[in-house]
Amino acid sequence: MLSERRLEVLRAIVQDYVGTEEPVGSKALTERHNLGVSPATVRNDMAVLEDEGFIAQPHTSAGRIPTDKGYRLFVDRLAGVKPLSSPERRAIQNFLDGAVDLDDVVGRTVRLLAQLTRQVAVVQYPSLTRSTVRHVELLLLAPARLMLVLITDTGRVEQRMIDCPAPFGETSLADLRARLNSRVVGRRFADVPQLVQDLPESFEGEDRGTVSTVLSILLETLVEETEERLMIGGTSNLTRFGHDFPVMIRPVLEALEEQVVLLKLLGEAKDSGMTVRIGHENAHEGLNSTSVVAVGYGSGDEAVAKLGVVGPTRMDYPGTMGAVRAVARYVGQILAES
Amino acid sequence: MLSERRLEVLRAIVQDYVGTEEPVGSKALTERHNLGVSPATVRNDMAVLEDEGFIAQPHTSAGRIPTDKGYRLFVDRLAGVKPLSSPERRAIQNFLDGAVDLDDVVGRTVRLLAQLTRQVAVVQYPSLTRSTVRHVELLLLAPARLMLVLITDTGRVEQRMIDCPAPFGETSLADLRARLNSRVVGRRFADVPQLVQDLPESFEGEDRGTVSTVLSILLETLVEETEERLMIGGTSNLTRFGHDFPVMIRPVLEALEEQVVLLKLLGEAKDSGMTVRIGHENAHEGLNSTSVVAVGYGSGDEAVAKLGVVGPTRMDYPGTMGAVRAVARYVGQILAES
DNA sequence: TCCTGGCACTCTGTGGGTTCGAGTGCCAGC
DNA sequence: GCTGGCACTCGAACCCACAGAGTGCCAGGA
Repeated sequence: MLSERRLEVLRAIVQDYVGTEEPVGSKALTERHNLGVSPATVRNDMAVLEDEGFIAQPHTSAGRIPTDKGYRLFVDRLAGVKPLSSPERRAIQNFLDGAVDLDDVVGRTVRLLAQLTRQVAVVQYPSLTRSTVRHVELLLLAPARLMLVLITDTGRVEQRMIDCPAPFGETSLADLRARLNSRVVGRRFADVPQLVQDLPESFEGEDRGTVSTVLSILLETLVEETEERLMIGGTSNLTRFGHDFPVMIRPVLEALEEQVVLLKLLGEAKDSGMTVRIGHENAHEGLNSTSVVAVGYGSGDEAVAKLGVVGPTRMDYPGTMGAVRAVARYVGQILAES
Repeated sequence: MLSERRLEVLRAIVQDYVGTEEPVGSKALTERHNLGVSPATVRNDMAVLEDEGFIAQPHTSAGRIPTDKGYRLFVDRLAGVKPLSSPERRAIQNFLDGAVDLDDVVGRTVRLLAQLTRQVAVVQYPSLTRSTVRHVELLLLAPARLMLVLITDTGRVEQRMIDCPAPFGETSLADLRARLNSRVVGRRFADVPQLVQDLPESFEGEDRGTVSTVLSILLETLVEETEERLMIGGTSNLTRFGHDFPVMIRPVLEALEEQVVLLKLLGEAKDSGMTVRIGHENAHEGLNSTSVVAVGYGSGDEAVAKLGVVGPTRMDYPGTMGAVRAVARYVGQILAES
């Protein structure tokens, strides 16, 4: 077990290293933090912390830097979540309030988060399957060509083209539209499949095939992984990565471009509460020197999607966590209002 | 006027520099290209080219590199557009054909273009004002709350929330929806304002105010600059920028994050034909060491939007132009089909 | 048992000096 | 107008010495 003071030393190391980006030595530590002990004592503590794997030396006779394990301990036991100042809160609210539609909300959120944390921001669109149906629209574009439009309570809109096996009349269409909506409006998208299962049966002849086609397309859009969308921003903050950033930045940019990787990344985050993944805790190799701070957000209690930031493991965790949590909260509010 | 051989020397310099990323000297030039003259002669030609401002020396006693003016000449007079190989063409088509909706088309296009050119790709969504109306939908979400959904012939869908001044009945709504659609479907969005101008007059009492509100929101969504959307990708290709890339990359990333900057960038491109802006020809300072290759695309003859790539001035212009043109052509086809 | 001051040691980063080589400009000759 | 030759320039690479920061360890003291 680590003594209280050793934890204090670790905290000091993390704080200094995050601030200066340079390995921190025993002397500098005692000067900047009043630990009440001499550099020699701190050196001994550091030796122990290094043995335990919380800190490391880039090379002999250099200062120490925290390891992933050290940051882990810092986040779990030493750091709180730093709440935002009230001007910051007001700024967030004002900025988000100006959004005209969901794309705008997500876009503004990304920019906001990137700016607040000075890191790369990732915001997932509200998941379809976790939202409820506000409306399903069907439009006849040509005799055998339909457009399906899904609208969720969070303002998300998805559309799909449908080629029908046979021409479909305006009356049948109105009929289908009405039945479909009466069954699903206000229900959760996740429940839609079973709610519409038997719909084709109530149609006659060729129409039945068309209805089946429509429903199968509808169900396709709800398939996990396909239905997820996200937006990222603030990639220029990667240039703040550090001195050795040319090496680091490429794999990170590459990872960020792969929607799949990002979705998995956010998917690994807990549904409720904040998730912090540090360095090698991230499965993706390119992100081994980054940390991910993610949290779910939603209009109600339940999370409809996640958002977060990606930055160097050497980041200001309390501040980042504070910003992420605050933004998630406000986005939730905005969604609830719309 | 520059002699034929001097142009040939310039072409050789551009080609070699693009390939090697290193200043090219007179000896290396004569070795790799059979110009039929000695290094000394080439040196004289180079001196002339330098006097004219087409090439420059990073420092005395180094090789030459092309200036922006040199690239300009190269693009205008020395380089053709390199057509893609037919396997490449087939790959493009296959890849784009799999798209399920417009977002998907744009997303795939960005990825494709980034991959083909190994540069940053920028694709604008089809402009609303240059598209025609496929359908306008109005949904009653609450007694005094509407959702407006616009659908274009290119598959773009925009939605807006509308808070009505007074409750609006389902019958009035159906009426408005029908009248609105009968007037605008099949017409160009740009013409919509005058087509709906007098609509409020045909409604009575409180409904008239609501209809006005709806129309004003509708017109708002058509305002230039607001209605433009775009997607970018391939930013990790920036890491291929060169040795001094840490300095170059930040302003570029920053510029790429500003939608406004990008829209202006694409806006400056000619509507038809390919536009190449080299280095300082770009108004935005951060892009002074990049070139932009852009072209309009559309389902018919007319461009509904633009797409292009951003890369170092030292890029393979013929290849890039070939890829950009080919992709634009295929995207146009895809849009025409949908 | 734990802390402290002292000391020898080990690295890295930096600055100066040298060399090497690619590349140039210029000139005389063909 | 082209060419070979020649002197010159300047950056990159290398080496080396040195200062400085930091460490580990030890013996002495609370």
